[in-house]
Amino acid sequence: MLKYQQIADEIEQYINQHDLKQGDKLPVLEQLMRQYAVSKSTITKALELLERKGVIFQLRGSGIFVRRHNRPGYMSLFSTQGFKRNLGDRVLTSDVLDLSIMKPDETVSQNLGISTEADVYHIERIRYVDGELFCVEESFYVKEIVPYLNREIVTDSIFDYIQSALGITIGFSDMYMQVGRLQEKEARLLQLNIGDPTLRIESIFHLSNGTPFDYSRITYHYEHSQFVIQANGPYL
Amino acid sequence: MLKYQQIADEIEQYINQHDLKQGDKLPVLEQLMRQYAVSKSTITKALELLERKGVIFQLRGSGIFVRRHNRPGYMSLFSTQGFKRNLGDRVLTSDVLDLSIMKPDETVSQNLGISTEADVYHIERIRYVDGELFCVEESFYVKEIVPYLNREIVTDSIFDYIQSALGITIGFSDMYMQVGRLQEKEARLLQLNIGDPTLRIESIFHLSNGTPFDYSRITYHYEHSQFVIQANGPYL
DNA sequence: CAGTGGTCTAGACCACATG
DNA sequence: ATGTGGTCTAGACCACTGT
Repeated sequence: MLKYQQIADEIEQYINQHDLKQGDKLPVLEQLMRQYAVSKSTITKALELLERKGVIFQLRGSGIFVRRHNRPGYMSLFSTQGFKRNLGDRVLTSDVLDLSIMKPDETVSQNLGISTEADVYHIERIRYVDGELFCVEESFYVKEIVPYLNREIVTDSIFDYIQSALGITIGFSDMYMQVGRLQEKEARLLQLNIGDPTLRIESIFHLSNGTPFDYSRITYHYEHSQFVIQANGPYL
Repeated sequence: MLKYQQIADEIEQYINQHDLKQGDKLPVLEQLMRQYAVSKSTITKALELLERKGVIFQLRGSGIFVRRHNRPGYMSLFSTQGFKRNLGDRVLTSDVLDLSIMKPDETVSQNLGISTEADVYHIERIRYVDGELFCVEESFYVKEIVPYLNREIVTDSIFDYIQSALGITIGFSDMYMQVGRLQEKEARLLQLNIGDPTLRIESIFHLSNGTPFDYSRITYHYEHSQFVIQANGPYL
């Protein structure tokens, strides 16, 4: 485990355990350096992670402070998007509707950057948060990269599996978001009505070397999906 | 101007000017160090910015590569959210419906962390992208922090004004997002029908010292609003 | 002006990807 | 095995906040 990650985790844990509030002051840099017996840059790097994650903010000339938004019930947009962070104490479960191998259509092959002759896994799931209908997801995995999947894996976390079992490292993703109306099939699965509003997110996930390996479309239940995004500074 | 920002900007410019594609390789670290005559960490910091911004990705043992998503017409979610980045070549304009000073109601005072007796500016705008109806925005600014606004400022960019004229530095924001149906007033302003789907985002903007100064609610025209979010690694 | 975080350097060593 | 990015250090100096 990297030092700066370790330290970041410990500081975050400390904040949670002591239930610190927005604006509470953390020890100054120099003390953190002594406390963890590392150099300044290592602490800086750890704090930078926490800053990106929305856990703290730093103010030059003043100190390091806790940042915490105050709306329970809002999930981080990214927590349900592969890169699972804190879904907190909420439980994510799935019903698998389909798991099969197929040839991709034009759209899918283009998004994955593969030929329409290559094999892909097709997965369709309904997902629940704390037992509540949350979204339907249709996803396509490049079989050459993810050679094997079964119902058990797919019911659980696919990403956990391909990272731990296959040793694949996920790099980054592009997410495309838009609002629209439910189609017949989606409405049925989400137990809503045709034409009801919905949020749709298409995502393309890439390996750390830039190769796309997963294209997925998520349709959210508009009553049970609200998200928080914590943004930073002008440059993001 | 900070060295690493300068370098980041130049590299980004280079990528755009040469119209590099996803996967194109950039010079290796050592060459960049020589080219810009700075230390390794400075280059690293510059590249880190670009990585966060979704412009490049780095692969240890291999190189630095261009990252570029391939869907024109999708705006970065953050470009319309105060922290303006590249709205690209698209033009953002506004009609001001209201600009007044008032006392905040319970919700607003709570989100801004002020008393219901404190003054706030109330602003209501319709916003257009390339002349197309984009969203309606209602926002509240703490008058003690932003003591003066006029119609001209508000028609243009409020954030530009308070940063350059008032010397205020903006720190971070919490955005709360959900999907719903249009109410009567929103529908009229967006020239849509009551009950049509919409994306709503509430944002709380904080100064760099953590004080909230702006609470705003945006209601998007669902047909003209589609966003891209470029996410990074497991820790984000 | 004292205290605090931010930038930048030079260099040692490590971990990974690729041929 | 080689080349490449990533981690970490120790230290100088800078820039901002708040008293």
